[in-house]
Amino acid sequence: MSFTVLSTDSSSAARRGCLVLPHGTVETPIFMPVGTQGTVKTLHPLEVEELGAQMILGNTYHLWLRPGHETIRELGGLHGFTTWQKPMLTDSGGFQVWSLAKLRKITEQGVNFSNHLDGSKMLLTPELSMEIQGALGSDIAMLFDECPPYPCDEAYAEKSLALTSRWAQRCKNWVAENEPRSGTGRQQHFGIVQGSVYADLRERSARELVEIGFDGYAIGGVSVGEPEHEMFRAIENAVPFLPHDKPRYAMGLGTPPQILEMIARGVDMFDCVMPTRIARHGMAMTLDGPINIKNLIHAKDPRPICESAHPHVAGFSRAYLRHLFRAGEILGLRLLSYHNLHFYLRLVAGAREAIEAGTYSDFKNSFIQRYTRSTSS
RNA sequence: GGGUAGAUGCCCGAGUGGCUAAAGGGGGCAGACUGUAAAUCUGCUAGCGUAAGCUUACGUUGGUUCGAAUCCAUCUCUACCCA
Repeated sequence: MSFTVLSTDSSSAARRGCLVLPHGTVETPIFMPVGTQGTVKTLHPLEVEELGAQMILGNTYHLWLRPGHETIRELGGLHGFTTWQKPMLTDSGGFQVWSLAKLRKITEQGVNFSNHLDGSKMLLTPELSMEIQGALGSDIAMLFDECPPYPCDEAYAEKSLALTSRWAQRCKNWVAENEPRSGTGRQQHFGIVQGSVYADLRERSARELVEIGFDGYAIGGVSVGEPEHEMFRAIENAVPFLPHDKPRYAMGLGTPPQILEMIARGVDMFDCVMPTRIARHGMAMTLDGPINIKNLIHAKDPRPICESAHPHVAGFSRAYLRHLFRAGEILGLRLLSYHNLHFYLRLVAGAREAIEAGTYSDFKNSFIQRYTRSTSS
């Protein structure tokens, strides 16, 4: 049993756990920075580690197209290739089926893509996704799913869910035959619950995946443009049907308050491009909510970005950070990426401590109250 | 002294009789971003007004015309060339 629930919160479904993986043990709840192309954009792997990241993501679709999974396999897998030595999770490419929708066609066999780099036609199947992820050697490989769009009618959601379940079984079969490794250990595999906004479909999807049996379960089909209350409902509709002793992963989420809300609903794992993407666009997270560092009001502001900023960033004034962005200097992108990841990772570390201390609800409520009250000035 | 080219909104620059408050950049001011086709994308950027609209605007002054950034004359300035 690689996942252990260490303690649970008395006033919510939040839980504190640890997950043993081939490249190390991670503490949950966990936030995983996204490194789609084998890099957390702008940051050195040692910086990502220094920030306290325990596990990062890579992406099957992108790495398959470039540089190619065989190349990465020859160069020591994703760990050897990138030098990141802690656990790594790879997404299956299922999400790209959704986000590159104009370029693809879904069939029972898999997904026909016209890839976004040179337009050439490619076929990604459940088996191929597993094979690629096996070559990448990630600690956790996600099953190849179909992520339906939002909105999505019930008939389509049902059809899509059924396809995802059939694909899940094919992934499972491939894994049983090929026994992919991560480093010296066994690669883990997580199923992905779909079902859009329909409670009965979420339940069915969860039950079908649990029936097949995986190392952990993700909730997908969220963060695809649905309103926030639908996102929470999707989580609430799936969690009760997932095993207590397996990790639960909400894919692609979320804002800081959303993450705390989902921890309270029993989710253990998160990933989101938000901290790094918006950082490159000039947004910085603060305890009083996000601020746009490019805005005029920071032009002469001598204060640090946030009172909780990492020492490597806290020495810079808001005025200087604004200057870096206006001047198009790379350091600005780096500093805010560093800062926002620090903010997220500290937030989730704080959640872990609060769960252990039995004060999670207070922790969550006071954070959210301040964060959403107003924009820092 | 003579000749040629030119002067457009914060900047660069297109426009050469009505569809022009004036293309396109840049700059500026905001907004968006949730399993990353994203150092990206969107909006606004003469003044007044919620708006219809009104008022100023394409170097100066005057003219032609129903109508001028666009045509004519004048002057001013700039660049280059010839003495």
